[in-house]
Amino acid sequence: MVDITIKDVAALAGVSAATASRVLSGNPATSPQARDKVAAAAIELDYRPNAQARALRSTRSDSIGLLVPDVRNPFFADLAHTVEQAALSEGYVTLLGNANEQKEQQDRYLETLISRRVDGIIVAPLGDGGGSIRSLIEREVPTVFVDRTVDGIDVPTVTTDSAVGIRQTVEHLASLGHTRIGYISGPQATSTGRDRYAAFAAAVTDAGLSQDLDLVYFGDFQAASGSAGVHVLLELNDPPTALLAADSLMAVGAIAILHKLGLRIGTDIALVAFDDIEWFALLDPALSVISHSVEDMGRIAFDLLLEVIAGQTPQSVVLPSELVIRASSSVPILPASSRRKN
Amino acid sequence: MVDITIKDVAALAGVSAATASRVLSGNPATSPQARDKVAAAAIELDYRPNAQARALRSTRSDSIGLLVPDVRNPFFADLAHTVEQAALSEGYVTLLGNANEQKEQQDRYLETLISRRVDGIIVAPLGDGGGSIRSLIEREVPTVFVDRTVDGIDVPTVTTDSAVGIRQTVEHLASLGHTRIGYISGPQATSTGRDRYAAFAAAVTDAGLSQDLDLVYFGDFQAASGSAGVHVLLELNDPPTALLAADSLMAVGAIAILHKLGLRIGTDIALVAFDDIEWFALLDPALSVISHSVEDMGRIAFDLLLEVIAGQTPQSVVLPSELVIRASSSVPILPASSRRKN
DNA sequence: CGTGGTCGTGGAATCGATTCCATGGAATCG
DNA sequence: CGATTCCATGGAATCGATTCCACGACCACG
Repeated sequence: MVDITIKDVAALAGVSAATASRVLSGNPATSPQARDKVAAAAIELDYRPNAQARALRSTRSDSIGLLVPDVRNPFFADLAHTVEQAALSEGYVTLLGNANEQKEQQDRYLETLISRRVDGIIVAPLGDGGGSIRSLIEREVPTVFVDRTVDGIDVPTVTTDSAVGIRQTVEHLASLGHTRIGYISGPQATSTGRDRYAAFAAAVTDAGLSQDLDLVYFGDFQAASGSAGVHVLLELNDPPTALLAADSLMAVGAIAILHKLGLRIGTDIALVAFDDIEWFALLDPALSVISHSVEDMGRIAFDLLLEVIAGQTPQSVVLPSELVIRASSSVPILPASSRRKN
Repeated sequence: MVDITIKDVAALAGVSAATASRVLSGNPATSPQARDKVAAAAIELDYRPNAQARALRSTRSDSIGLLVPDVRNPFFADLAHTVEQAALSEGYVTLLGNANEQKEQQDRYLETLISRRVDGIIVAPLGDGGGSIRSLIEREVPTVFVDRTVDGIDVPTVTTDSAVGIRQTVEHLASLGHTRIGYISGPQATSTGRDRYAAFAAAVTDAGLSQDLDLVYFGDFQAASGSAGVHVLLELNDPPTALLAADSLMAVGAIAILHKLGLRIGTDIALVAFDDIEWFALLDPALSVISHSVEDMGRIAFDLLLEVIAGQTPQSVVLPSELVIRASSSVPILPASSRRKN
C-alpha cells in the first residue's frame, strides 16, 4: 500500500503540514494562495487523509455503528438501508454488523465498535442488559435502540406499538369466525418477542377466543422455527384455523411447510405475518400483514442518535402498526366438516 | 465518553506503558508478575484498546471492507452474511457498505474505506474502471472482486459461469415448445449484465429459436425494471411465451405485474429467474431458477482476499451455475389459440 | 572475581493528522 | 509615524498504542 501523507502534500505545495491541514479541513484562516497550492497538490498526489490519525486527534470518527440481529431478514436489510442513507446524507459512514441472533456475536461486534471509537451506535439488541450492552452505557457511548428494548437499560429507543396491529388482527380473524388462532411467537429473550406475545394474549382474551396455551409456539425469529411451529400446532387434537407469525422469516417457514402439507393458505387456513415485506404481496394468495414503517424507524433512529451525540437526551419514539388485509385472511372460516384433512 | 487508556492500566499496575502494551499484545518478553498485574488492572478498569491508535502505529486494522450494490437484494444480503462469518472466524471485522447500484455512492464508500485503511476490500463493482476503482489499484489496496468484474482491472475475482445455467434454461424452454423467449436483461454497464446477455443470445441462436431483438429488455437489476420489462415484452405483436429474468429483484417485479395482469405463471407464461432465493420456492407455482452458490462465492472471496493481503496473487475462481426446474416452467406450451388474452 | 550474555523494563521515538501558541508582516488607527 | 490589531503561518505538542533502544539486574562461565 502506497501511502501519501499530509506532509507529502505540504512539501509539494511548499507550506507546512499545519497549513495543509487547515486548508484541507476548511479552516478559514488560510490565504487564497495557500488554498490553491494545497488543493492542487492534494489532487496531484491523489491524497486521502488517514481516517485513523484524524480520529485519534479529533476524537470523532464520522462513523456510526449499526448492529442488527440478522441482515438476511428483509426487515433489517431495509432498516440498514434507510439508516445508511440517512447517515450518509449527514456525512457519517455506517459500519454494519450482524449479530446472527446470537448474544455472543453481538458482544463481539459491540466490543469492536467501542474499540473503533465510533461516534455512536444504533442497535437492535438481544438478550438482557448484561455483557457489552452494559459496557456501552457505562462508557457513555451514544446509543440508540431500534425495534427492541432491553429491561433496565435506559437509552432512547424507536419501537413499534405492536399491540394495535395485533389487536386488529385478532379482531379481524374473530370476525371471520376463527375461534382458535395459533401464534408463532418470537423468543421471550427479546422485547419484541415478549411484547407481541403479551399483546396477542390480551387481544385473544378480550375477543373471547380460546386462550389454550397449546396454541402458542415459541420460535426464534428464524425461518426454520416457523416451519416447526406449524408442525406442532397442526398436530394438536383441535388445531387452529388461523395462524399469526411474529416476524417475516417465521412466516416464510410457515408458508413453506403449509405448501408441503398441501394446505391452501387463505382457504384451508388463514395466515397473517408481522412485518410487511414486498415479497408478501406477490404470494398467491397475497399475505395479510401487520405493517409498520421501516423507513420511519431507520430515519428517526438516526435522528435520535444525532441528538444523543450532541449531548441531548431525546424522548423515545413509538411508531404505529396496522393490519393490512389481503387474500390470505379474507375468506370466512369453513365449517370444520367441509375442511380438507391433511 | 469515558476513555481509559493504556496509561491508566499501566499506572494501576505500577508498570510503564511499554510493559503494559507488551503484556496486552502477548509479547513474550514480560515477567509473570507484570503479566498478572497488568491483566488484573485491565479487567479492573474494563480497558478497551483504542483501535485507531493501534492501527495508526501498526498499520493493520483487522478490518475489511465489503461493498455490495444493494443490501436489499437477497443475493447480496446472503453474500454479506457469508463473507462476514468467514471474516469473523479469522478475526476480521467487516465494514459493510451499500452502493445502491450507483457509481457515485460506490466511489464515496471506496474513498471512505481507503481512508480508514482497511486491510482489504471485497467489492461487487459497477461501472467502468474509472474513479475510485482505479485508485484502489494504484494504491495497491488488497482487493478482490465478487460476482462482477471490471474491464481492464486485473484483480482476483470470484464469478459465476452464467453461461451453463442460461444454456440449460434455453434448451429446457425450447424442449417445452417455446420458440420466443423474452429476456429481461441486467444493465450492460455491469459485467454480469453483459455476460448473461451474451450467453442468452448465443444459446438462443444455437437452439434455433427466435433471435428477435425486441425480445430483449434492458433493465437495471431492480424490481421496477422487471415490471417495466414485462410490460414492454407483452405489448409486442408476437409476444414471448416464456421469460427469463437476469436477477431476483427483476423477477420479483415481473411476478408482481404478471399477477396484476391476471396471467398465470407456469400456465399462461413460463418464467425463470437467475439467482436462487429461498422465497422463490415458496411461490405458487414455485419458480424455476438458475442457481449458484452464494456461500461458496462469499467464502472463496474472503479466502482470496487473505491471500492478497499476504502478498500473493491467487488465481481467479469461476463457480458453476445450473438450472433448477420447478413449476413455473414445467408445463409444455399451449397452442396460441387456447391461451388467454390479457 | 571479572566479563559476557540473557532478560525484563522504562524512556523516547513513531505513526498521521489536528490544534495550540508564538511569530512576523501587513493593515489600521490615533 | 508609532502603536495596535489582525491574520496567515510554522513549530511543537498532542491523541493512544507500539516498538526501538539502552540500561540495569541477574546468572553463568572461565
